[in-house]
Amino acid sequence: MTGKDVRPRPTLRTIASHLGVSLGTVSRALSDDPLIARETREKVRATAEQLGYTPDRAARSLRTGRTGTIILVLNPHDEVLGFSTSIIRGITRALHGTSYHLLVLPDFEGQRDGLIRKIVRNRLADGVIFSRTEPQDIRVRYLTEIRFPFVSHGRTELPFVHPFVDFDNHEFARCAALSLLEAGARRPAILLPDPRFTFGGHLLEGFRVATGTAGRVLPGVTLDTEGGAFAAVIGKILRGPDPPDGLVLPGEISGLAAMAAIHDAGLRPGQDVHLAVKQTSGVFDMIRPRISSFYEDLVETGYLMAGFLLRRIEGEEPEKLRHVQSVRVERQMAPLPQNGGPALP
Amino acid sequence: MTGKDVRPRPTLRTIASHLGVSLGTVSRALSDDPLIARETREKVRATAEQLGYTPDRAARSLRTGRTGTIILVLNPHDEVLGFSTSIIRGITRALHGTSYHLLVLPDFEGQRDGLIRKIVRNRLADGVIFSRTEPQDIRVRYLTEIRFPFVSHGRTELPFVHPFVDFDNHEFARCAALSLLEAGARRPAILLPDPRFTFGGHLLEGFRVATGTAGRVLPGVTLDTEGGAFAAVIGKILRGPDPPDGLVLPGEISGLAAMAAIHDAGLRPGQDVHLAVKQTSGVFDMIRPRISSFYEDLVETGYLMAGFLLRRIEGEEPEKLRHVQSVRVERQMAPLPQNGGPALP
DNA sequence: GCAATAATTTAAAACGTTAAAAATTTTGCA
DNA sequence: TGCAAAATTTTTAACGTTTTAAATTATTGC
Repeated sequence: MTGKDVRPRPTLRTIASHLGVSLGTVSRALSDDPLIARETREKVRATAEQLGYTPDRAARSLRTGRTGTIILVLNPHDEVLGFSTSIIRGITRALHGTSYHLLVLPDFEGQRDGLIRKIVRNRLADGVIFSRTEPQDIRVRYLTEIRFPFVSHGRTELPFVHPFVDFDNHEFARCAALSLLEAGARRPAILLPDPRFTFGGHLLEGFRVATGTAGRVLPGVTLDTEGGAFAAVIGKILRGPDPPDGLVLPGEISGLAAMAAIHDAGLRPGQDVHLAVKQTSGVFDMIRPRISSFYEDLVETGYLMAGFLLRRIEGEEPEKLRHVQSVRVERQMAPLPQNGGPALP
Repeated sequence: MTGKDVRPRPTLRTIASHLGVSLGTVSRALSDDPLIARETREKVRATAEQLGYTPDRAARSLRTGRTGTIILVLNPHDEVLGFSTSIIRGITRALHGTSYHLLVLPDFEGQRDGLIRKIVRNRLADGVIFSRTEPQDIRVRYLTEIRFPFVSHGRTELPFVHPFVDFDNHEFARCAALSLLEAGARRPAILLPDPRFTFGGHLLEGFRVATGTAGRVLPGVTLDTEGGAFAAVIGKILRGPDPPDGLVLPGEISGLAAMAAIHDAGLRPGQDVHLAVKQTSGVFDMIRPRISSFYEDLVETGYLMAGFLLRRIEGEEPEKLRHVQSVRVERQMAPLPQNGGPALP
């Protein structure tokens, strides 16, 4: 299974013997060490190029203890509609041109820090990216303590600074609620994630700011509720007493499911029940009737997170590796910022 | 950045000196080599466990030449709605319990075999999975020739057998077209991918079988046409002469975009223009009005492909590593088959 | 022209693993 | 008891890289 018997791939030794210099010289030359004469460096580089040399990752990794890999922890519940796809696209875009690779590791056990500890213990990567951050996130605490590079998607309430990228869910919920009120809604409600996640709090705050005491939380469902079940609950609520006449839905699945439920209850989405959703893919631009939607740019999220992580791996302090992404109303995505993105003021 | 100064992670040497045996013995014992006395094997295993030993991937990789990694080539144009997410989920599920990891590599250049050659040359993985297969796929040809393990998503027309998993697009197109005809469509049309992909041919054949000469192909658009642009073209076609009264749409984006275009043209989707779509995520269960939809189970796809790839890496011949997935009408996904799935008859 | 110093290169060790070959201990049997 | 064979263990080399210490060559000052 190893392939045809073509001549073996070139190593440092190949280059060395080609040029009649020592192996160490070649190694240094390729890393552009000024200890090596400029002329030699150029000759080595040329021969390496010509021979098609590429360093062996395993050997380098064994020697240096660094893997050249970053890990994205994949959550079993991450929203179906391309959550990870967009993030992955952003990450790979940020990694492009570097020598880093992206490893995708699903968290089957769902133990909060089991997988993280394994990554650290087995030195599976030089850094890790994860989501579904909690106010007292145990992973953040652990990784900070042992000083292992990471970037979390979402903030914590921990008493120290750590790298993160987060979406401005407070602002989203506020804007979304306002759009409902403007459209005439009197009894708006919001769908929240499982209360253990930090961003649920942000959503609720923003919603409350806009709606005051009129705002309510949809009972019996969370952002993770599967589409069909969610629609069923919404249907029941709509037929029940004092139904909401406006919904803030921070996810695509729930947005679609709600529209279906409203329709199936004999009501008109956007008229009898006003809707404001968060989308990451642009589906709602194609959904009729049109409802108000706000973008979270997950490609940018991935891009920023990977950029931050690389800088953290380089030793940069966490202070500058924080960013809150703002809400977008237009699909038009901002051009990806250079160099890991802007810092938090 | 390497972490707290905790005691260094255990290696084979640690275990060896703990037990007062040699390093080689430990290595063999851990691989359950019958050359080592059973008693010793057990003792070694116990101490390894107790010490929390895990083999160093870099060292093992350097020594054996195998990486313990498989690569999924990510295509820049893969459909937005969770194409890769589902496949990745399936792959990781198949990898669970093995010592293989999944590396995700985007094909930025889009050169047909550039990335593949790089993977092979740099020994980046033990096997590779890719999609968008063409009848004379150059990657399939190359990888087969040098005997590098791979599984393609989609078939070729090459004169040799190779591992693949494919969806039965012929059957999908046939069923979809029939459902349009049953609903009363007289001038059905189908959306096809870029003609260079094998599955476009399968779709067209199936469509033709059902529709005979009545069947037409939507001009000026492909499956890769971006949602907005696609909707615009459909709108124009619907307002033009002799518009189709039924559409077979082999993708979610195009399905949604078509519904929007039909709606915006003042027509009723599912009545004035009948629709039959292929979905992979279940969105269309939540879209109103309901249209007929058929499932392609991409989680299963990923699961099967990874299973096949592992078996191929183990040296199994390609004959048994082929599978055509059948169309599902219900969301209900089949329980994932064991051991890389059924073989082709 | 020669020591002292600077510039450049080389030799050697190490990272943790596997596997082939060699060495040792145990067992079976005359 | 002795000795060949079997069973078990150890020694050693190698994978390709980086980096420290040592060695060599070139340059300078006097």
